[in-house]
Amino acid sequence: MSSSGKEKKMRAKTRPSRVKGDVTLDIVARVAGVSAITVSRAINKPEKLAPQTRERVKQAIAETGYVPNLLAGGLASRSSKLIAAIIPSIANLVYAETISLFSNRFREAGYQVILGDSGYPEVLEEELVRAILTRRPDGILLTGVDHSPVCRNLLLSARIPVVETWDLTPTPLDIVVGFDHVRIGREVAAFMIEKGYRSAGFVSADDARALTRQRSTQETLNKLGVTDIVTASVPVPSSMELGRLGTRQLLDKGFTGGAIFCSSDTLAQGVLAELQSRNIGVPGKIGIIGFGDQVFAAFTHPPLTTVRIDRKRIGREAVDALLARITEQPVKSNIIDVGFEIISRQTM
Amino acid sequence: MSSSGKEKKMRAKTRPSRVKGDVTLDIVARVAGVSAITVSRAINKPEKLAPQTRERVKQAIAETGYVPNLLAGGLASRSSKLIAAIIPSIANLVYAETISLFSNRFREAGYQVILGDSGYPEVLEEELVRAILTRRPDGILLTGVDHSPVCRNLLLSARIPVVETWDLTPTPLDIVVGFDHVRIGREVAAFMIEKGYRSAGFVSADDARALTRQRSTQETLNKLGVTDIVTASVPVPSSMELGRLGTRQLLDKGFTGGAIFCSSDTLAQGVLAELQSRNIGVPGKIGIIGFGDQVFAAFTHPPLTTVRIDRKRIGREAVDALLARITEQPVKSNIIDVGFEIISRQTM
DNA sequence: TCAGGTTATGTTAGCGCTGTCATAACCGGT
DNA sequence: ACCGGTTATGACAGCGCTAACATAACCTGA
Repeated sequence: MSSSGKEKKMRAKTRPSRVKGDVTLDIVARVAGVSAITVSRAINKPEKLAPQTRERVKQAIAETGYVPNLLAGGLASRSSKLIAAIIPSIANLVYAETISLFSNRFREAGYQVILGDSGYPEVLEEELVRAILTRRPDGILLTGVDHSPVCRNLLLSARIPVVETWDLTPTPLDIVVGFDHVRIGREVAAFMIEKGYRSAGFVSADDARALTRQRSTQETLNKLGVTDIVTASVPVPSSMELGRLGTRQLLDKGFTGGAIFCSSDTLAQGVLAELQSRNIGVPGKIGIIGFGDQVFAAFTHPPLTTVRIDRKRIGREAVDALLARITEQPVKSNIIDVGFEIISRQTM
Repeated sequence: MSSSGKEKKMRAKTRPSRVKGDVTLDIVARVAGVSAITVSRAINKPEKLAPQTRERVKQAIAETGYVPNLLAGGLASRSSKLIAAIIPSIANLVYAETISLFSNRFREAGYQVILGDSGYPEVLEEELVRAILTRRPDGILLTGVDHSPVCRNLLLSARIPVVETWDLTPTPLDIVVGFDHVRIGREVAAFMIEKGYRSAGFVSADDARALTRQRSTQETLNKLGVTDIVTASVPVPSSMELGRLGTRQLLDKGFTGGAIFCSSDTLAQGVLAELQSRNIGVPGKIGIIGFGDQVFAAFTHPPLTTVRIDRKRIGREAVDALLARITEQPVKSNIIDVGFEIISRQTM
């Protein structure tokens, strides 16, 4: 069958709207000989159409090269199919891995992820959140649990599911998926002692969570009688360069031996390079433990001892939780601890 | 002439639409005692309002906690203020750096960037492009210059500015910002010779552009009389692990000395680690040259000789070109070669 | 004084979709 | 024949904005 009832009742008001050659639903509908809503259904709920109709519409879509307009669709349906993710920095692989999984999973579920790169200072976060809410995302992922009051408010009144990640809190905005930085500090301290170190150094990025770990390690160390501690603080974002710089600071401050806890594997890699360039063998007098267990950690020379975080799991759990909220299914728990694990390789 | 819409069926149906507590323009307008369009202007073209009115509206906005809806705004204005960027992988720092600058600049210009991570195979690119066009971006950045015909078509009929990056072509879809992989190959070959190497190895990721560089280096080397060449190919994404693996392949294939050209600095870092773990000094019998001059390249031990690409410039030029197109200003050139530079450090 | 400009603000009509009915066509079972 | 229940499709009224024009208020100079 071909175009049967063509022009039934075209509206007489031909407005000059076809300035842009954009193909719209109406055009596809006309080509397929159905109504606009039927085309809409062919795309969004194909199971509601008769197979025959569905086919006809699909063909019309292909023929016309129709690309749906989700601005319009989102406006009408009050669902943008957009998920926002706010991370401190795109240029930090640690987050990239989580986000990569996060995006892919959401893509499979029919959502797109829009990334916001907040830089580390929280001030920006607020601005970013505001800008992003403008797109009416169906859900949002945040990094960290510290947000300005204005930011919290913004998020709350947006009435969308929120996942906070990379940290834990008893009072999440909605859902939190992370791990316990204080506990990490304690276990790292114990690990250092266990490995026989009696003095310690820290090379930490100026980042709230890194500092929490450092403080906790330090306190535990103190409790265990280790007080010979030297610290170096470097700005974000972490890099090998800053790792080397931090090492020099440590050395300048009189650090001669002990365990160095770095707030990221990248920093640790820099520490390693700096020590090697000074012919200081690792491990030995100096041991290094990184943080993150990034992809390269097992392949440095020597392989890096570090704290493994299951970053993919963070991504996975965040997706699941968000999706559950969006579809109004119950979430098992709104506080998800993905834990951590000290991976003992050769630098400590 | 106007006021033709006579049949205003406006029946006294009080719209129960305020189900969602969303603040809209109208509400702000009412609070400020102005019309909706005035609020719109206060946000988008404040210079068109009397300072006094502007203030009043701003206050009403703050009072009500209004967050504009860009789905609606974009639909009405046919401008989403969205820019799409498609890169092979978020989890690859090489691209992240360009994108980071790209996003930040666009943010300053009032745009948001939506990232698409295509994975390397082109098939996905098409799907991704389609999905992204659905959001009606005002511009799009692509990585590479090879696109399927369908994809090209999609892009072309979207009638939006397109920048292709990381490569050069005489026939860009619209604008291209990149560098010449063939020329890099030639210069790297010359550099190897100049450094005294008479045999070569390649550790290359299975990526079109990397392979182009390798081929060009190889051909040039051949022309210059160097035929003792061994190659190792590794999958994407590059990692230290694959660098080590590639090195082992090279060694297994009988590579005993010469210059190794790696398709990325990350790979080079792996090569370095593998050689160090075998106590093979670098440079010396074996030299290494990487690609990219990533942040860590200057800080490995020993510092890595590599090919520097001005990634930030790619980002900058891409933004400028896109912005020029969007505002319908002339672009200086639609083919922008950002060049490259061999950075001689200590591994070759 | 007034035509003619220049702001500052408002009115109207959509942008391209989808939610929500309404309608139509068909299905048995009685 | 009737009924109620499905299933498939359509009509219509917005979603929350902004472009484009209309209007009002206020200049300016001859």
